[in-house]
Amino acid sequence: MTSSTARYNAKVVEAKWQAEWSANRCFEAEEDPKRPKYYVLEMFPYPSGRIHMGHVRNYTLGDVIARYKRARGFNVLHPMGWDAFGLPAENAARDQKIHPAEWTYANIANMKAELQSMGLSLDWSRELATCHPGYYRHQQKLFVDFYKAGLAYRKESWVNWDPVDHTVLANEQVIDGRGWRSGALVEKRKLTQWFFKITEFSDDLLTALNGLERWPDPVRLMQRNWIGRSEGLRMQFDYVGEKREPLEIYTTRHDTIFGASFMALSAEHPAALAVAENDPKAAEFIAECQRLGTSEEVIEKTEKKGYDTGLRVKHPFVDGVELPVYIANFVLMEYGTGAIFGCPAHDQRDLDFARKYGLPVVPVVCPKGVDAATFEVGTEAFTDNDSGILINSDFLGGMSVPEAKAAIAERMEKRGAGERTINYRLRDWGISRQRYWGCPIPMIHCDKCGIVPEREENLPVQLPDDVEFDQPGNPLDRHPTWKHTDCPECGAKAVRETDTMDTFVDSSWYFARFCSARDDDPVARDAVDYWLAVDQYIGGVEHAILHLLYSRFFMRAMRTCSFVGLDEPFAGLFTQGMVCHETYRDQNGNWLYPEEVVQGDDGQVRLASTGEPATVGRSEAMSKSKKNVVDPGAIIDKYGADIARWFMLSDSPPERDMEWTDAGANGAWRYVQRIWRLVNDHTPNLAAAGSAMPNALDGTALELRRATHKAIKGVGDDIERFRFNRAVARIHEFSNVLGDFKPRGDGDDWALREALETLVTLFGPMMPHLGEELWRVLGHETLLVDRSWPAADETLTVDETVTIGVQVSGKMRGTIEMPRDAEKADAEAAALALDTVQRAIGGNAVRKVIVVPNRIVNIVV
RNA sequence: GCGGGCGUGGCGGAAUUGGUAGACGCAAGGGACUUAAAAUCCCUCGGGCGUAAGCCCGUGCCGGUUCGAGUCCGGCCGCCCGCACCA
Repeated sequence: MTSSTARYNAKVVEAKWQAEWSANRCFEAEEDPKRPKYYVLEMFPYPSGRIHMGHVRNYTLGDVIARYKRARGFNVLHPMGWDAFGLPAENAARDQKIHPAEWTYANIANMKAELQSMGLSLDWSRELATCHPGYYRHQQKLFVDFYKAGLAYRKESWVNWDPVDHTVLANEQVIDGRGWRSGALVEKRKLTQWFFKITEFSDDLLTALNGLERWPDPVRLMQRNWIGRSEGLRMQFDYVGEKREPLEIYTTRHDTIFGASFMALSAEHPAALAVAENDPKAAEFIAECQRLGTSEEVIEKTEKKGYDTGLRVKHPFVDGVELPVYIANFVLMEYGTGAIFGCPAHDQRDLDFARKYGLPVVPVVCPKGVDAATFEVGTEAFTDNDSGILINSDFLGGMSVPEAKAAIAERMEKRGAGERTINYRLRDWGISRQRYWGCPIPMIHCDKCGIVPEREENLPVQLPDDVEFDQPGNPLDRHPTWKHTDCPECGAKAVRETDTMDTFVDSSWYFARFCSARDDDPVARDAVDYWLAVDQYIGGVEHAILHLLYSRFFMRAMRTCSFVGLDEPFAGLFTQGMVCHETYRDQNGNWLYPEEVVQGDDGQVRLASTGEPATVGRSEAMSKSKKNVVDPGAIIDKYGADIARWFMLSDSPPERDMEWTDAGANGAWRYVQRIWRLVNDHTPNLAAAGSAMPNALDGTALELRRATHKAIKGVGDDIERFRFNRAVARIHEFSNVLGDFKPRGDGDDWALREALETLVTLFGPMMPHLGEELWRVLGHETLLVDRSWPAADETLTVDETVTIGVQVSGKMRGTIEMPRDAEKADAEAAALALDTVQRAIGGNAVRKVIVVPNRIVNIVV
């Protein structure tokens, strides 16, 4: 096909349609109870300054869904905002002497322009930034209400202290013993902190996961493990000869009580601290334990160590047996009661410990099929509690593990010295941060009244503008006047809380704020009732636990305080893969940017500047440190947004990591030009728009219509199932058919118009600018975004003839063409008539013939 | 250590969920057009044998179920991710 049509100019065309959509307010959503709603949300970005390819992928995926659902007749809400509080702004303030707000808002302006150049169908009228008083004011109101409802509280606790960032970190923010942002080794400190009572909902957060059917299973599993429910027993042990409160432990293996040979206390356990008061050696051991880090390497290498306190407790079921009480470095204060009983034969840690200190190792559960009389535990504990029979255990003898657990629990409960307990790994969410650039916690410390919430009419408690960042620590605390105020209760001089909230708080309810982004209350009830839950949430797996769990907690807390009427914020969740790129290094091992290298004809990669050879490394997630980043702005500038979007959707399934390549982007560009020529070249052959379908199309027209309607069905199904790469492939196939199409017979012009309009509509959600432009080329005055998704004619999506594979004894020997749903006997006869089949049978007797209609014929000899 | 996922051409990946393995794209090679290049168009493209028709092999490895296995089951190997002294 030759063409005189000028090349498609993405730059001019894209700006034009973006302006058009904006002028027509195409994407501004309004509640309309008469229409079904669809809330599409991508995780909002941190305004770092520039968008990266991960954003492009994220927002492209969301935009395809939003535009598709819109075409399907849904009232779509698709908003965007900024997760705008956080440490980088303070670092910038310190390094560049610029106020965090100024830095943040400049970044927002820049990134907004970049996002707008992508042609996303976003409702910008609902834009919000979490650092704006108009947002955090409402967050403070939520905090006060949570406080009044008992869901926010203050307590002294051991915290993870980041010595570089000078702030407290939640457990979730400590990765391998290091701060998630600074990477510094985390220390333990005791501080008074604000907490959200997420454990109030432990059980509900766990069980409700079962109802989240449109969440990926791995994410649900991660949350399940994070919440970490276990069923066990709290048991009390009486001390020997001491007038102390009994020692309470938590265990899930009470069936092994007859194998107990010691007790172990956490170094932070009150009983351990009590011993240390009169025992310098104990105090020294405790201090040693607290110096220990919590990183993986440390835990791995650290020997199980203990200190014998000299205390003894009585075995609850064996008179005269006394168990030594140790302080041990492997017992956690935060889990259970901070004390355990050790059964070395059936717990690896206990076994290591017992071997070190020469404590008895008595097996009490015998594996099935092993002789109980000779069963011994060597260096490996027997921990399988599904199989196994109790031995050496008095009244438990011969029981299974569950039976033994029940028996022990019953006796301990009857005695009043035990209680069946459900325990969770999940701990309350510590939200205090000693930072400036965060939402101030709206509480006031009064000498007379204690801790008092700021009055609602005084909200927001606004951040002061005049702050310095030249020394570590919290600028709010150092500020000369800010924290001094009057007590809302008694009016006396009082002091503000100077901690600000963890930025995860900001992102735990923004999706609700979007429903009524300009309302005077945190949320307008009718708006959230209409729009929530988010129908489709899209973002990276890195938020699989924290952000999503906190948001789920927030919905429950907001429900408790009557802000919303539902528990689960996100009905559907999709976690996308990362965008990767090859990595390059020079001969000294320094990372190189992609644009610093060139590939020669010999395949060798060299430095563009000096010609010095470079090495190509594996494809990895784009990161500044490895310099394998490609700037979306440059791509959009060179090729246009549609090409970036199209390539993002092609080839790789969205949940998997994808590799960005120049060749791939080029391929997308060529495809866009091809479509452009295709539509322009065919346009003169079209029937007039709006003309009625001629009767009884056949021949080439019918074939084209079949391709058209198969494409409609296939692409729609694929988009619904998030199989965008498959949808792209189908559009390619369809446009290949159109490229080969030569109008000849009656009605071809009509079928061609249908096909071209369909093509444009199908890729419209993916390449919206090209779509609008070609829609205009096809003679329409309307906007493509206002066009409904076409309906597939089911009678055209199935072929009249099918190609059926023919096997002889399971080996492919040929194919036959048959009418759809042909009789089995006909298919069998046609199969047997094939030369290749006869040769393969080779005179052997046919034992049976399996015919699966429209699929396969298998002749078994 | 515990939990989860993945393994298909040179590459990204398809495969109607047990029924013609390799759709679609990228890369590569050959050809046409051109003074030339770009662009475009046509052809080839899992491996082996064969002039050919065709035959054999092939979805990480070994085994099993089945008329039939990339898909299901068992056991290995390799890579990736999450959690981690949780009693």
